[in-house]
Amino acid sequence: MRDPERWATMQDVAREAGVSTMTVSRALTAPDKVAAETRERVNGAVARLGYVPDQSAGSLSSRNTRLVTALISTLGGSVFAETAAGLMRTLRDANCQLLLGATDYSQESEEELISAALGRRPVGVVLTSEHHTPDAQRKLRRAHVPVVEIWELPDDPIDMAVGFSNHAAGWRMTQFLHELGYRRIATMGQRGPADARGQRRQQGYADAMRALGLGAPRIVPDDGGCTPIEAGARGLVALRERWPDTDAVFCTSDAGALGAVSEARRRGLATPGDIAIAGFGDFDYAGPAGLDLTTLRVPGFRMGEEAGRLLLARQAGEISGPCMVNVGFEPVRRATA
Amino acid sequence: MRDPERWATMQDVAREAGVSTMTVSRALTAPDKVAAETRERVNGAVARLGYVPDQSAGSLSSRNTRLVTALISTLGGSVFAETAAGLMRTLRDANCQLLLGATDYSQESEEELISAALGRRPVGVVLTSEHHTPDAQRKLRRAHVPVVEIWELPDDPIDMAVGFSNHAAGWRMTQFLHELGYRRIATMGQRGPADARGQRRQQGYADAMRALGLGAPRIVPDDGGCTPIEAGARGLVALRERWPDTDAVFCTSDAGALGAVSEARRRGLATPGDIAIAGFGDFDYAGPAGLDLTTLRVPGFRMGEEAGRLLLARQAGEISGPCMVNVGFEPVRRATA
DNA sequence: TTGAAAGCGTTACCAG
DNA sequence: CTGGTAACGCTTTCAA
Repeated sequence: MRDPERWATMQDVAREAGVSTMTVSRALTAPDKVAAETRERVNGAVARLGYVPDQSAGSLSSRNTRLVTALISTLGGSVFAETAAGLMRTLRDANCQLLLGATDYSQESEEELISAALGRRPVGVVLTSEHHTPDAQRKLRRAHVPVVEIWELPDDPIDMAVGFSNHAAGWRMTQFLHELGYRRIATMGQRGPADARGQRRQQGYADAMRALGLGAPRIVPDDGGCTPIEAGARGLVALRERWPDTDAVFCTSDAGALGAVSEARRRGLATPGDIAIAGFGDFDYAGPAGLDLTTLRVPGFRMGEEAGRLLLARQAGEISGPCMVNVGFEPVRRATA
Repeated sequence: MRDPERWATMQDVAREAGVSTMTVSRALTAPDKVAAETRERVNGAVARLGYVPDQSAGSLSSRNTRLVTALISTLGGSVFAETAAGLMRTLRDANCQLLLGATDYSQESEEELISAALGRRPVGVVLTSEHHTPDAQRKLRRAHVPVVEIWELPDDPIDMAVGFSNHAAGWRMTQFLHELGYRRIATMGQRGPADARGQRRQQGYADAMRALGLGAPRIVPDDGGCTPIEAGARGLVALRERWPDTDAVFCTSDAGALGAVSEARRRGLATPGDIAIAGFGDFDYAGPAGLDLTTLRVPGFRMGEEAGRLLLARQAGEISGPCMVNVGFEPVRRATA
């Protein structure tokens, strides 16, 4: 009898089943390449010993880790939760596991995490941040690891991408509000490193305003240094002071819209009526049973699924060149605009 | 020159630096055990070759994977996002990485994921679900892997636990509402597998009602089959029909409270006034700039940090026996009650 | 302070 | 269908 503190090895199973380790290995990874009777013996031994194959050894030998790394900015704010869930879904079906890291919007953190991640020799890397240090890019390219950037379609992608155009999204929402009859439209939302994409959406807004002949863009400045929800609440106040006649505001995130809607209520303003409010993302709390927020829906779960699919396809050699998937977006009209 | 498609190995670095692999290994993991000049040569070679040590090989040899597995029910609903963030924080400082798996509230899934996880020989496992199949428990115990269960203090923990008493939480909120002057208090929230802990909070509520002499508990039944937010919205309607004189309701999650508050607004009910609403969790949208929800705050981030700390401490041999950490909770009075 | 040899537990490859 | 042998890339252990 072996030391029960130690894990059973394939060697142990082989002995117990009276076969070689190769037969055990095959019985587990390619059962049909083994005689039925042998397979049974092996399975019995596996069960009796509580054997669980060591993936470190397997990976080392087969050069396949079945590991995917996802580096996200933050898990908070509901933004990437869906995406991570979609990714896990796809990976699980392929017997892969997910290594997760949070960069907290810091490029330095990202670079460190990338190094750490590459040490695991992952099958692929999923990146949500959009700006990477030159070193980070070099490391990734040098590693010849499939990379998928998500939540944006970069001009100069590292490898593959699954997302949508944030500029087009801002444009679309502005157009949508215009179609609903609003004319004095403003925008607000967090800026800075925490939401460079929000800025791109605001740029889309600004360009749409000009294209639609709606006058100068009304971009509420962001004080910074607070949560997106607070930014939304304060933004509404600032907006009413600066451009009191505004009839609709596009918040670059649902979190910001939540802050704005809440602040409007506190001030007794009707939404719409006194001011219409639209968000971005269609996070769970934005639904009809909750905030009932007019917003631009983005398929978070699908982006995760799709990113996983691309990674696996590339590993299987089914994709070779660069590859971009545009998942689009869709305005959803609800009660606030 | 080597095939540039292949990763540089420690062997390559050793050759390049004119030393043995052992010296490279030491230069990287224990720099002070190597002469300064040698170290420089090694670092130079590492940089030139873009060498990244292979952790599969390292783990296999050193029997330390620096991997921690967390199995959560779902990433959605903001519930575990903070906890996962806290866990990552602690692990990162210890040079560990996080493997994440979602069980989707299925015990079978959990069992599969546990097996998959054990194959990586993680340093520890963090579990958020509270019920495990007997097989799952057996596997974990047999693996002699440190386990931390979080978000509850189980009667019969597998190993360690970091959490709070959900029963006490329900009791506390009921008492808190009583202190605020409410007398006809009800509760509502999702039930079933998706929130067995919510049921425990409701039990705490019911026991507190009796203890405080507030009459029979008013537990709004849950239709099931919908999101927690919808459940909250529908629950409010059901509540007003069944017990119209109710003056306060304790929702077993902030998501439910969001649905209830939203539904109340739609119906023109004042909160409080017509009905006070309290939630549970203090998720981001519950803050003063957002819903401004009266709720019971639970330290999600800290639970993650603490769980990581326990795992690392046990691995370092600093903890031996069972170990429970009660992180408590705290009522937060805001605008809705 | 450095190095040689012997694994760690698995799978690839080739024979039988 | 089964088995032997040689890696995989690193760290442990022991000597020098």
